[in-house]
Formats: sequence, structure tokens, C-alpha cells
Amino acid sequence: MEKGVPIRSISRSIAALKAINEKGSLSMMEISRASRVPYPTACRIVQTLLYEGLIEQEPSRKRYRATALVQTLSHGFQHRDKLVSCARPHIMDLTREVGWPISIAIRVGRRMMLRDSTHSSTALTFENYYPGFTLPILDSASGKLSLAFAADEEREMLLGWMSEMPEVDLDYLRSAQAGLDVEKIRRDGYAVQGRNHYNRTPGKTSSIAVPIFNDGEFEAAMTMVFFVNAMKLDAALDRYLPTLKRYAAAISSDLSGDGGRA
Amino acid sequence: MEKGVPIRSISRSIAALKAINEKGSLSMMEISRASRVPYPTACRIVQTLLYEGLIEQEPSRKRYRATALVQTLSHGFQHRDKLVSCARPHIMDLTREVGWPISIAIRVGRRMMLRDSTHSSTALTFENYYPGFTLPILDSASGKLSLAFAADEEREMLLGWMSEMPEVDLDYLRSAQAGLDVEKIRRDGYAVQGRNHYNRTPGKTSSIAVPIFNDGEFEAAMTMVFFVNAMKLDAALDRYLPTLKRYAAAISSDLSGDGGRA
DNA sequence: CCATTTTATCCGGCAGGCGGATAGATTATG
DNA sequence: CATAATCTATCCGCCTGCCGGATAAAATGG
Repeated sequence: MEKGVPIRSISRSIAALKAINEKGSLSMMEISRASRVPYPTACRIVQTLLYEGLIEQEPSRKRYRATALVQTLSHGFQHRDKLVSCARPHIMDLTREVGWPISIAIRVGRRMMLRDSTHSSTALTFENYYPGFTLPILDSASGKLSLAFAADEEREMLLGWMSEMPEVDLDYLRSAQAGLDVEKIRRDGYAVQGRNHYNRTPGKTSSIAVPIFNDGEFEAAMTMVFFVNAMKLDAALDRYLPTLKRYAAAISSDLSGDGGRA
Repeated sequence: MEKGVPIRSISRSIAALKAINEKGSLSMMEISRASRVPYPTACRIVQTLLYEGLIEQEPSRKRYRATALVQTLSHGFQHRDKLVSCARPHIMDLTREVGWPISIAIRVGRRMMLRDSTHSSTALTFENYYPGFTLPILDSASGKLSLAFAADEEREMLLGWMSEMPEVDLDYLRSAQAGLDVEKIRRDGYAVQGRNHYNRTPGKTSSIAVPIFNDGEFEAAMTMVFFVNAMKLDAALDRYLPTLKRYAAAISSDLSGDGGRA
């Protein structure tokens, strides 16, 4: 094996497990497509994950879903998660104050990934989203914010990198880039996404994201999600933006201070 | 490939990732030992996990730890976790009442696995433990409880299965079995473990576990952990057992009822 | 009812994955 | 401080574990 070249079947099984987690459950054909492997290979990978107990078949259906055992693959990270330790109390308070769910997301590779959320602590949500859930960059408030606050070179590199993603339509990418007003986002200190599409209830929610800084550097996006039929985007901005900025500033302050040190 | 036989390298990488999560960070040699693969094989697996971004090397140290990205492997399970949905509000209330951390654990294979815990919500703990952390069955309060409430045949099968675990000393297993008073645990409705050894602060804590039922069937163990130097086991039982039983009964009631349905 | 898609399995082929051996670096011990 | 033990890193010949196109049966949708 070449130095640094991954073991193919391991990478493929990771892709399969991520896809199953992302969608909640998938059929074998869907797993094959999502992880870009031939059907017989997907069958073997699924058999291995079943054998390890990480996934199970839904009763009476040819669909596969994660089991509780997947948490043995991820629990080791959490006890040194400074971002979440600082943010968690604040976003719990914020959800109590505004009612809507709040999430914290960072950019990982070419997507945004949730680091924490309060979806499970409010009734004002259609679905619950947990740390690990991912979102596209150009179609989410947090992604646009992250892109806007990136260094110019990093943004160009990232847009170039995204154009290489096999599932991305280049025409779409060009129009999404054209619609991204970096200057305006940086000046206003927020980004929005009308009718979120890339979640489990497409078109039913919209969102507003504000930045969290760590020693002046952009660290994460804090996003409030709300129902499209509850209020218009402009009304949401008028009503909530000041509050969101205030809470994000408090989190930034905690992150930059010595609060987390022993 | 035989039907049902796993892909070897996938199973090995899962073992390695679990071990890294379990200990927080490991050296290459430790990974090799913990996942029972030859050193060069451990190197290749680690390289693959690094390439996938699931682990990283600790700065200036030849030790590897999980990254936030591991959460993409596990988040899909949580949104249909009925046990935790029912238990979470109760154990949060319980930790507020007694101060000590509470955890919910189930048996998975030959070990106990945390499904939820309030360690991160109290100062009365040395370390934080998250869903996915595992414990041995015969050396934890929750494990003894689970074993005691198992059907006789299941218990025999499980004890036999544990004697096949490569890392278990048979002399130790025999003496642990001899010390397990199944009748007493079932009669008293709790199990204890003095000086917990299999956690990150061996010997500094003890624990009491009580059962959670679902329609009369044993479903999970609810455990309170406390400092050895704060009180003796007997004193802890006198002071806390009634409260623990009351909360566990409430969780059992919620689980058995229609509380979780839309 | 028929066309299409999905599920499931087979089996020949080969290169991906393997691990013992080796050398250098680091750590522990006397 | 010297030496032994342990750990890290890599090599390379070997071979079987993993592969995927082909095929048939089952399931689904119009």
C-alpha cells in the first residue's frame, strides 16, 4: 500500500455508514448509490456492518438503519469539545427565550456539520437534528456565513474544490456563487436561507445564521431555524437578529476567555 | 465471500476506532494491541482513519484521538431513541436533586453501554462519560443488575460467552460469578459496585444501579455514581436508594405508556 | 399485465491487503 | 550514563480476501 493511501474497503464502509446516518434509513440500492460502490460490494459492506451490530434492518422492510451501538464510534470526542461546552448553556437559554431551535455548525471539508443543537429541546421543530448531521455550504445560512467569513484565498480554493464534487451541477454552482454577496454578509453580520431544502422537511423552514468568533477568528455559525408559515424572513430578522447577535457575542466571549481551563 | 462473514479490514478498523474512543487517545502500539492486529496493519488502519478525518494525531505526541467528524457516524440513531427520550428529563431532574451524575446503560453483547448520562451537567464528577462508553458486566453495578434480571438461560449463555473473551482471566471470572448474588439483587431491586475500576479514575468512585422496566421486562439500568471519599456505600444506599427507585419507576411508567407517541 | 427496478447470489480473477522481518528512535532501568 | 526493552516506521514477497459483471428471481409501478 502507498503511504497515505487509505484501505479502500474501510473508506467505502465509512461512506456507507455516513449515508445511512444522514438519511435515517436506506435501502441496499440507495446505499450502493450513496456510497458509490457496485451493488454486490454494498451488500458485503452492509453484511459487515450488520455483523458488527452497527446497523439493523427495519422490521419487514428492506431498509437499514443505525443502532445505538454507533455511539461507541463517536463518544470519545465529546469530553474535550470546548466549542460545545461553551455554547451549550447559551443556546439552551436562547431556545427557552425564543422558542425556536438553535444549532451550532462548522465547516468540515466541503459541507457544514452540526456540532450541537437544541432541536430535541423544543416543540417548534418538525424533526430533530443531532451533532454529525451535515448540510451543503451554498444552500444553508450557516454555509454562506462560513464562506463569507473565510479568507479570500480559502474561499476561492473551497469553491474550486466544490466544483469537483461529483453530485454538484456546475450550472447550479455558478448561479449559487453569483447569488452569494460576501461583502453584504460580512457587513451585516448574518446570512439567511429561505426555504431550507437540504433537511428532512424541504421547503418548510427558513434560517438565520450569525457568527461565533474565537479570538477574533470565525469559529462557527449559530443558526436559528423557524417555520416558513410562522413568519416571513424579514419579520424574523426584525424580531430576532439582535437577540441572536447578543447570544453569539456571549459565546464568543466565553470561547476567547479562560472559562474552559482547569 | 461466505454469506454473513464480515470484511476483515472493515471489522478491524471498527475495533480500532472503538478502542480510540474508549480510551480518549491511544498510541499506535496500543491501537495494535487493543484491536488485536499486527503493528503494520494497525498503521494502515490508522492511516485510513486519518485520511477520512475521523481521527487526528495529538499535537507533538504519537497518540491518536477522535475528531468531531466521528459524529457523522452516529447521529442518525438518536432521533428515534425512545429510551433516552423518556429517561432524559427524569435523570436531569434527578441530578439536580441529588447532585451526583446519573447514567442509563443497556447490555450490548458482552458489555454494558451507556445510552445517556448527566455527567456533563454536574460538577460532582471527575470525568465526563457519554453515550457509547462501555463497561464490563461483572465489574459494574449496571452489569450485575442486567445479569441478575436476565432469564436464567440467557444468564448462563452470557456467562459462557464471556468465558470466551480473550482478555478475561478465567480465575477472575469464576470468583466474580461466585460473588454475584442474583437472588439478592432481584429481591432488593438494586446492585452496587464498590470502587469502580473500569473507568477513567479507577477506585475513586462507587455506584448503585436500579432497574428500568418496559411492560414488566427489564430494559436498562439507571446508575448513580459518587465519590468514594464522600460517603460509604451503606450510607449512600440509606440516603439515595428510595429516590433512585422512585425516579426509575417514573421512567418505567413513561416507557410503558403512550407518552412518546405523536 | 407488463416493463422496470431492486434484490440476491455466483464465481473467476487479481491486486489490495497482509504480516514477519528489519532498522532506527525512544524510553525505562540499573 | 550505558544498556536493555519497547515503540515506531517501513519494506516487500505472498496469497486470499475482496472485487464486480453477469444472471435470475422478486418486487414495484404504471
